[in-house]
Amino acid sequence: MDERKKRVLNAIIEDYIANAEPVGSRAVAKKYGLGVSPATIRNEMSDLEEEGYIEQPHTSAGRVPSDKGYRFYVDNLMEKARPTKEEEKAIKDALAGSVMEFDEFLRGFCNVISRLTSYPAMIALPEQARGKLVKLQLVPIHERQVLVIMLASTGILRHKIVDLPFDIDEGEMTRLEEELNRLALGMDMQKLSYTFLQQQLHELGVREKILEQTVQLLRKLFHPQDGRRVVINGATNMLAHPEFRDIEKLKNLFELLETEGKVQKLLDAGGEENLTVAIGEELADSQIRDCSMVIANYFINGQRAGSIGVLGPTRMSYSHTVSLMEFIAKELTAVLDKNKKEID
Amino acid sequence: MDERKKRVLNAIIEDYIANAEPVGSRAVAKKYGLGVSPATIRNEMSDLEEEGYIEQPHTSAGRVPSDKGYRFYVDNLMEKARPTKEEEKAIKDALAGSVMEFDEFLRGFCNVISRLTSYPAMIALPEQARGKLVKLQLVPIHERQVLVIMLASTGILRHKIVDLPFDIDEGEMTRLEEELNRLALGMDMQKLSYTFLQQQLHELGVREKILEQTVQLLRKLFHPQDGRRVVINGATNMLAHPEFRDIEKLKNLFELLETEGKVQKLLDAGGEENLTVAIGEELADSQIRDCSMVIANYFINGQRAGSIGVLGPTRMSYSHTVSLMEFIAKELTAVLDKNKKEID
DNA sequence: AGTAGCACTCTCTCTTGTTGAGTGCTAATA
DNA sequence: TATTAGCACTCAACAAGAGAGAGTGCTACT
Repeated sequence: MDERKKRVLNAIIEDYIANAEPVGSRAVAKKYGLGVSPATIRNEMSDLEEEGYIEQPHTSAGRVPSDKGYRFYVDNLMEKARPTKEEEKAIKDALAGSVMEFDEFLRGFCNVISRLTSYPAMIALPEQARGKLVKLQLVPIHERQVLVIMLASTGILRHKIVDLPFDIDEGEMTRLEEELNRLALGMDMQKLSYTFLQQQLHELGVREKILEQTVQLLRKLFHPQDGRRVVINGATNMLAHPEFRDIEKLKNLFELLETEGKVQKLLDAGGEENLTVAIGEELADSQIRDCSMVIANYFINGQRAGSIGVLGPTRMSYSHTVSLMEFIAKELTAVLDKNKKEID
Repeated sequence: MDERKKRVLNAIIEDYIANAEPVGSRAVAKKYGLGVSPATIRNEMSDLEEEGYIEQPHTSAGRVPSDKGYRFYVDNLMEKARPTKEEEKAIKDALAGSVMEFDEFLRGFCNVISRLTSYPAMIALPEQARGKLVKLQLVPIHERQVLVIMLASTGILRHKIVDLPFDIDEGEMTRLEEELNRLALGMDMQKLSYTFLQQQLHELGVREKILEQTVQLLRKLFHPQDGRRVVINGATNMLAHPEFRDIEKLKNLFELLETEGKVQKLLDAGGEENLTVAIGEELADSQIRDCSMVIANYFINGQRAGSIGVLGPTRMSYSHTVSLMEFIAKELTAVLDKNKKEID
């Protein structure tokens, strides 16, 4: 694509992002000093339309970028901005507190992201704990209930109340705790599966009763998480955009955001990349139309732990959002690393 | 108000609740077999309007209930329904699991309520823990961090990570735990304030260093909760109602629902009553128009612990909602009591 | 007191006309 | 050959006007 055509496409997209209205040849020629007349622009636009980068809502309207157009813009035209000092400060402040109670922390962080981007933000929590097990403690709560606390070398704390299928007294509980610690301390959290530990216990030939009890406890503990694995914030932001004047569209969108599985799927589109932009049709869900997402992964121990995404209209401010999200994911990853070093 | 007038008012309100359209004299006469002609109904309606129970959007439209009309309906006309077997089952099922991790539990429960009522549901979490302290345990996490776990006689578990302003070794931690337990075990959770405990510590003349440390820990522990004190679910339900076709109204509503303090205030309107209906103007917030709330309190130890509310258009289905909410609050209170007895 | 009849009011919908933004094409120009 | 000016054409958006229909209030009758 020749230089001038690129500039025309760029002008159309940026104008449309700013004003949400079809862009005419006149406006492009006037506002984006290309030094040529509207007629010339019209010819370029005609070509661009033929190639599928822009579309015409109806004959006598201006042009609107297509998904393909946005894709080209994001890949080739968009200038990467940097977050402002204020934005950087807001992000760093949000990360300054304790991130030990990770899920709880991310819930608040999600809010910060949605405010900064002014789009709905969503975070997929890590599927599994990362790092090595540093501490495992059992706190008896009640006859058949025990609070299991696990601290990982990442500095992230997990706890869960486990209903025991057997009575246990304090002495036995201590034994159980010792046994578990001997077994699992220092182990990679991701390998701490039920089946693995069960096998280990057998090999170690632990005393019969404790063995049985431990196995039962572990079975409960590593049962797939029931809690919400994704947090969302700021859906209201979507109301500000004219493309969501339509209640039906809005309803689709909000219903999607309330369906955990679908949000999870959207975020999964981020793959293993640091940062991904999914535009329109590229989104995993056809329930929402005219939307795009910017998805960034965050890492623990160099491994992808979860992802952060913001959803906007396809007409979203890619440049601003991408720069923010890059920074956010980078900072979050950095904080998690720092946390880890402190624990080690 | 004479019998027939009541029946007319009742007919208007129920029809309007069902169809969201102004109700004419003809419709009332036809559908709600009063045995009189539309002309007679018109006279009654004219009176009702004069007395402020109904309004006319414009001259040639039917009538619409006013806030005063709804109020009269809720207080005098509405037939109290009973939840269906299915509804009761759904509620009981939702309450069957563990309610130990109370905040987490309520988050899920809120979802159930919004689904059953098909209105947005909100729950105010207890401001303070209730009942007596049954167990207090300190789990060292990291040099200067400790996980404080408190189990109340209500069966509700609270935990918090506290950043200590001093280093502490394992031995000291155990001492601190013992000291705290000696002091606070069996105490009323509500009296466990920082200042109270500080005083007690002085009187007991606890060893100097432990005293200081304990006080510092307590100060952190009883610092006003920072977490979210209210959970909301099902805002999307509001999109189904024609009164929220208007985006501006919707925006107001959603912004309100995202502002924790305002939601808290709305729920506070429940006072000490078991169940309250707040209609239109009676709501604590003028940001939302044409809305009503049904608010029920739930109790621990016979004391109001928190409240559950659902928000709907003033045109909401009061009868259904009230019966559901009564049942929900009753069942929740019952479960909390049962929980408590098990612990005692 | 209740009812039938009727004129009146007002929204809603459909139609029509007008405006203006924007296009595509053609012919002139650099 | 690339660019531009000019012009006819298209189409959405808006406004004004005409019915239609629902519903009322009033009056006179039962």
